[in-house]
Amino acid sequence: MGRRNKSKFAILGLLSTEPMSGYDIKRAAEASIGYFWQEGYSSIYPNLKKLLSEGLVSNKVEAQTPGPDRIVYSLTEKGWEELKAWLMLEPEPEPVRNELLLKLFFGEHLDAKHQIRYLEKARVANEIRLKSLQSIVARLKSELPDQSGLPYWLITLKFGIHTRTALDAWFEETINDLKTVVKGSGSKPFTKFVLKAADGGKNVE
Amino acid sequence: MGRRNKSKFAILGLLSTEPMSGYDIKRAAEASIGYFWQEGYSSIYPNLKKLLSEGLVSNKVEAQTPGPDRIVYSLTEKGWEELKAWLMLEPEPEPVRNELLLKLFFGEHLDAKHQIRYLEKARVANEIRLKSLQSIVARLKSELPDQSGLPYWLITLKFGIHTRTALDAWFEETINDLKTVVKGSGSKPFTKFVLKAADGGKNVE
DNA sequence: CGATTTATATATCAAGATGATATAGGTGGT
DNA sequence: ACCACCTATATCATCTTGATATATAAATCG
Repeated sequence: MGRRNKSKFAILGLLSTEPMSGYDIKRAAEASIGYFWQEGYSSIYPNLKKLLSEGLVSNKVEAQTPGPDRIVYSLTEKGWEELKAWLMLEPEPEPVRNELLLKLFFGEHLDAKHQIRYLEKARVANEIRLKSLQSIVARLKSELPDQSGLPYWLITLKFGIHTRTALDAWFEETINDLKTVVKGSGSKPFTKFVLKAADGGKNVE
Repeated sequence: MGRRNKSKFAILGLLSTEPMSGYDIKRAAEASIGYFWQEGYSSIYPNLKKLLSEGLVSNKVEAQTPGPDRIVYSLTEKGWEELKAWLMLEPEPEPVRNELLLKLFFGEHLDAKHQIRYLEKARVANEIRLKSLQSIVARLKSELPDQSGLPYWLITLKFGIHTRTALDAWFEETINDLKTVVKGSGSKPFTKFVLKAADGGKNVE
């Protein structure tokens, strides 16, 4: 089997804040959980139908005076139960894939110019995100000081601020390192080194 | 279309270090790039066949005196070119999905006991990884000081050390926060707040 | 006023990624 | 003989996702 459908619960979670259409869900996801969770239309619309058939959401068509019809979904009682039950399940660590690191790992076959360009571009994107997170924290605290969800929103925002600040330091350090790389003459692969390590090839989880 | 096949290049990269079987590739991936890139058998074996049909790798069967036959794959000249061409393509930012953060974001519907348990478990795993990275750095520097790949291996290891150190601070801060959460009385959703922001709903980046 | 662009809104597809599972030979212990 | 474990290859069903299609209506522009 594949893995369990987590998009389903992200959508349930977003609908728990207020009734929304698929289009709304996409925009709300980008604006709220977008820093650590992405959902596209291709997962939202099929999942809304699935959730409907499972009785976890209900829908009704809203005709708009300006613009096309909207199909607005709301959590049912059963949907709330499902959401709360999911919250009580131990979260699994998500697999990470970082193409930048993969390219740097095989960096002996790529010139420093390319490497530094990749890093500088990623660094700028990281700084923009970091500033955005910081400004959202400031605005939340001043504009929505008394909302029951605030402590939890701040926790996830701080996660981004902590890790992205550390990332920025790594970018600076790494760019400097790459400007003065002196290559060794050996050609032993890293893989063999680690596999033959003291733990007998087994790595710590 | 889906996205371009990146497993293919991870496998090419690993094979560039030395000829390996599918089983070797899995173990080598875990031991070397496993901290930022995962490959399972379900992607390795089909991709090896694909790479073979594309002429990017060659293979030969090795009978083992103890144990079953091995199919050992090597990079061809064409495979080397493909790998180097890929290294020169700008890496795309990978989408991040963090189930722990998703559950904390909707944390007002979950008791603090569960939340703290999740965080403490994740923190322990993070600390183990961090220590493992630090010891690998130390061992690499002392045991393989003159390898041409060393600067690049260290770069990726330092990435993990930087971000996981920051993560550890966030865990401590967050666990302390959750022990003294005072919930507000309001119930405005975060989503609406951000969507109505000055940038008109568009987020940076 | 007609043309193009932009925003709203729903939907589907092909390709890629992945946890689970199947199969099988060999080794070592009890 | 049986069980547990390691090596080794392979496939499936499900989930995930970038790209694309379709349609309405508002906004921009020459």
